[in-house]
Amino acid sequence: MKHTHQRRSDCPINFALETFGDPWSLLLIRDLVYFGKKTYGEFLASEEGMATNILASRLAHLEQQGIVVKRPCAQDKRKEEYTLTEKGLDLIPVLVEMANWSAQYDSHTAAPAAWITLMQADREKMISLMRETVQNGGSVFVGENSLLNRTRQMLSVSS
Amino acid sequence: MKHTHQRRSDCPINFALETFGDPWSLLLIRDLVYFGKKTYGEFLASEEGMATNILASRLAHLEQQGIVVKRPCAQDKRKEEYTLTEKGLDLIPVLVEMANWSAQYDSHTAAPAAWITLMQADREKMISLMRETVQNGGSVFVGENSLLNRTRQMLSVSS
DNA sequence: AATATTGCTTGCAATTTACAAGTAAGGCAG
DNA sequence: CTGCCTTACTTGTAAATTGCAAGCAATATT
Repeated sequence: MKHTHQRRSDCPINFALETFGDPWSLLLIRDLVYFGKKTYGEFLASEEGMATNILASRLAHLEQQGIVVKRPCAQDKRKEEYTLTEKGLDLIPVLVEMANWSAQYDSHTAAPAAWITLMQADREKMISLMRETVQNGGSVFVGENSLLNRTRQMLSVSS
Repeated sequence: MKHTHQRRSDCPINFALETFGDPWSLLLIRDLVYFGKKTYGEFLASEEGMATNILASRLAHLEQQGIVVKRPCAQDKRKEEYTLTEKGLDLIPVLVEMANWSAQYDSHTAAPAAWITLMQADREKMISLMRETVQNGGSVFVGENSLLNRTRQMLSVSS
């Protein structure tokens, strides 16, 4: 954990890559946004199976960059809860564009068709709903009050 | 150059990361879009200074993924020209969101203020202009007919 | 009081990267 | 047409990073 590594350039693309551009960080942010994961153990259990030491170093890096904050969990003091800061929430549009691209080009994509439809219908609206949802402790796909469930209801009510 | 590497998951974020999520690929796409670079030597000369063997392996990977195509240069047959496919051009929105985020959070960002202003004014319009420009062999920042120059003219004429 | 869970750290082998030095094919100047 | 330069790579090797397995301290559970 040293990283006395001078930045390669001041290019904004390079800045983004140096901040969250390793092969794992965005998966953690995905877990936070789409799946409502918050603890070390939950991240570790993701289907991509990242190694525990890598997970620890990435979480530390993201925390140091001000993208996530770590807080001891109130209910169970063994646990730490990680949540996105404003700076982290502002990465949602990046995730969304990557997901859009993959949904278009990966024939085996796991992105739910209903969700893709919603995103195509009103990108701006959905991004602000995503942000609001995650900020309030919810997630896009997981849980009773997931954004996907709530927007599905909105659609069926309004139709 | 083996890569008999099974994919980690069908998650669209993971698909994107496995396709262009290494620390260098997006810098090459940036070079193609913003700086109009097309040859091996031009990529190699980028200020981030990537190693020649890494450059070769990334270009091969991007070509294999159908994001760039390689063609012998007509004027000088020693040269190869790399250009973006449709699939590659569709990554422009990803670049744009990353650049927006960095412009907001990196106090030393090299992103031109005029460009940031244009992007904030009309994201959709600018993305389609970027795409069109690159498809016609131009670039966003470099050259007489760079998109930045042309849009500046549009602004000054219309004001 | 004993056992399980949680969030890590440590050690080491395997992979990947960075740096330096080639090499082959196409231009180009005399 | 001959020697030299440029261009796009490849190859070898040392250094850094990653992946895997095991261990550990603090809290929770029984």
